[in-house]
Amino acid sequence: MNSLAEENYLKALFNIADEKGEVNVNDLSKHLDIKMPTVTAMMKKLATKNLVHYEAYKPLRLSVKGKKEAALIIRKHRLTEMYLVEKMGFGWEEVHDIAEQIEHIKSPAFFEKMDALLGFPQLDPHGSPIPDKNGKMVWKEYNKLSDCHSGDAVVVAAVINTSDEFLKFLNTRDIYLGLTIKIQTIEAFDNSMQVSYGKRMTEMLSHTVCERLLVEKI
Amino acid sequence: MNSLAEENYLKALFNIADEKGEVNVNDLSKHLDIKMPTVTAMMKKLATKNLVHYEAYKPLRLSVKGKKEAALIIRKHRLTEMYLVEKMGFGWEEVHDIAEQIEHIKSPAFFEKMDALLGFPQLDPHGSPIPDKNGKMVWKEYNKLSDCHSGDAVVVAAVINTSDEFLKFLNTRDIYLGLTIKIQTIEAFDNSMQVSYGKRMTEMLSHTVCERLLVEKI
DNA sequence: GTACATTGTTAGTCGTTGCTAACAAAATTA
DNA sequence: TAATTTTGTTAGCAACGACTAACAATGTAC
Repeated sequence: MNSLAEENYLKALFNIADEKGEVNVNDLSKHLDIKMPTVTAMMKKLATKNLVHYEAYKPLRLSVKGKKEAALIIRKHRLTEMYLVEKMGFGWEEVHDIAEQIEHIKSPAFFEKMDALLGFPQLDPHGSPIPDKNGKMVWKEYNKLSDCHSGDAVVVAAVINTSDEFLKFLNTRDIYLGLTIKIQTIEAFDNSMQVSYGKRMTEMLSHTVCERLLVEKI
Repeated sequence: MNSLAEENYLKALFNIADEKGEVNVNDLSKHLDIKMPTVTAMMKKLATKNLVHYEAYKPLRLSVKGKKEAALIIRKHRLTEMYLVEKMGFGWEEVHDIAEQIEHIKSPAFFEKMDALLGFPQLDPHGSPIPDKNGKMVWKEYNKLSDCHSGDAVVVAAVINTSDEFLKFLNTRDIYLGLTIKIQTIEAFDNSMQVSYGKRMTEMLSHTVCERLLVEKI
C-alpha cells in the first residue's frame, strides 16, 4: 500500500507526462511545491518499489505498475469530481480541492458505489476521461480552440488546466461543456478570437483562454 | 490545524469519555492500538495546544476547546455515516471504516452540503446524536434493553459499540432502529431475554446483546 | 569552447509519530 | 503492610518526508 505522499507523486508524474510528455525532477518539484532533493529521494524510493524507472540525470518514467496505480488514483479523483457535481450540486470550479482529498480514501466499495450511482461515466466534469478499473484511459481527439480557424463551428469538449480562476472566468462568460461556439475572426497580432455563442453575439477570447479550451469541430 | 494523528486522539478521548466517564492513558492506548509512551507524548503535545488538561498520573481530560474540536470531528463522522446509508445505499454495518477516513476531509462546504442534502439530521444510522456546528451534542434519555423488565414494550433507539459483527448479527435477527420489541421473560441465571418482535414470536437475546441495545419504553 | 545558468544529486538535519527498554508510581492482593 | 501487578513516564531510537547547503552534471549563450 502506498502512502499519501507516494500517491501524490505518482499522480503528479502521470499528470505531467499526460500533459507534456517528459517529466523532470524540476517539473515535479514545481508541480508539487516540494524541493528537488526531496523529489530525488522519493524517486529512488519509488524505484525500489518498481513504480518508477529512475536513472540519475535522466527524465523520470513511471513503470507499467506505477502508471496503473497512478491511473487508479486519478480514476478516484475524477469519479469524485463527477459525483460532487452530479449528485451533490457543486460547481465544476469547487470540486478539485475536495476530490484531491477524497481520492486517497481506501475503500473500493465507496468508489464502486459512486461509479454505479453515476451510471459509469466516461468523463469528469471538466471533460477529462475517467480511467477504467484497469487504469486504462483514452483521450478523445480534441482540438484546441486556438488551433481552429475563422468560420469554424465547434463544441466545447474539455478544459485544460482546471484552476478555480479559469473555471470561474468561464462561468462568468456562460461557457460550459457542450456549448457550441462559432469563430468569427481571429486577430493576427495577439491571436485573440472574436466568437459568438448562445445569446452572446460578439465575445472576445484571448489566446490564453483559447489554448485551454478543447473542442470538437462540427 | 490539527494533524490526522491529533484528530484521532481527540476523537478517541471524546468517545471514551462519553462511554465510561474517565479516560486513562491505558484506555487510549488500547482504543487506538498505540503504545502508552506514544500516548503520553501526544497528551503532552495536545496539552501545549490547550486541547487537553494533562497532569502526570491523573486521568486525561479534554479542555473545552479540545471537546469542541473533537465533537466537530465526530459531527463529520456521523454526518458521513448518515450520508452513506441514506444517499448511497450502504448498510449500517458498512459505513464505519469509510466515515473514519472521510471525517478528516478539510472542507466545510462538503459537510454542509451533506447536512443539507440529508435535511439536517439529528441522529446517525446507529442512533447516536450528531453534534451541531458548535460541537453541542445531547444524548436522549434511553434505557439499555438489559435494564428493562418482563412485560415492557420498547422501541429500539440506538446501538452501542457499533462493530461490524454486532450490526451484522442484528441484521440476521431483523433488528433495526425503530423496531418495537416486547419482553416476555428474563432468565434469572444469565439475564438473557425472551422477546418477541415483528414476525418473530420467541427470540432469545443474550445479556451481552441486550446491554448494547438502547431503547425507549412505550 | 569557455562561461554561466539551470537542473540534479549528495550529505546532513529536523519535526512528526511511532517504537522498546528501563524505571517509577499507583493500585491491588495476600 | 509488604509484595505484586498494573499503569504511567522517561530516555533513546527509527522511519518518513520534508528541508538547506554544497557540489556536480547538463544545457545554453556568447
